[in-house]
Amino acid sequence: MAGSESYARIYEAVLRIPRGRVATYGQIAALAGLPGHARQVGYALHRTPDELAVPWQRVLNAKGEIALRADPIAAKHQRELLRGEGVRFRRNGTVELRKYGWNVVAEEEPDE
DNA sequence: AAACTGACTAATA
DNA sequence: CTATTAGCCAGTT
Repeated sequence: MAGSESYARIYEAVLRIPRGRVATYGQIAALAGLPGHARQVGYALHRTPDELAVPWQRVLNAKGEIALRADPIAAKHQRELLRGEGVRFRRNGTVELRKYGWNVVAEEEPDE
């Protein structure tokens, strides 16, 4: 498989997400240096190698819900993982991005 | 090589 | 809140 640099950037961005926090695809895309390529982020995560141990579960869509469509099992697993990290889900299966959304500016070091 | 598909987002109504 | 439209790009067929 081709070693796309974009993929590596996406993985790094996801790895930057602090525990107990969630990020949207658009955020990851922008953080990875690919603004507007949210779709590609999802594709990259789908192809994420297990060796990298990327916390893809912390990546949600803009609505704050599990993005997975054709994989309800994995989605359930993801929900459990997030719950274990302290993320509370609403009854409709969405997360309050207003509260759990990863504020990059606040968490990141002032340097760089 | 053209068309189709997909872990998406944002704007508008 | 939902529905619709348009944009985006890599992987499959």
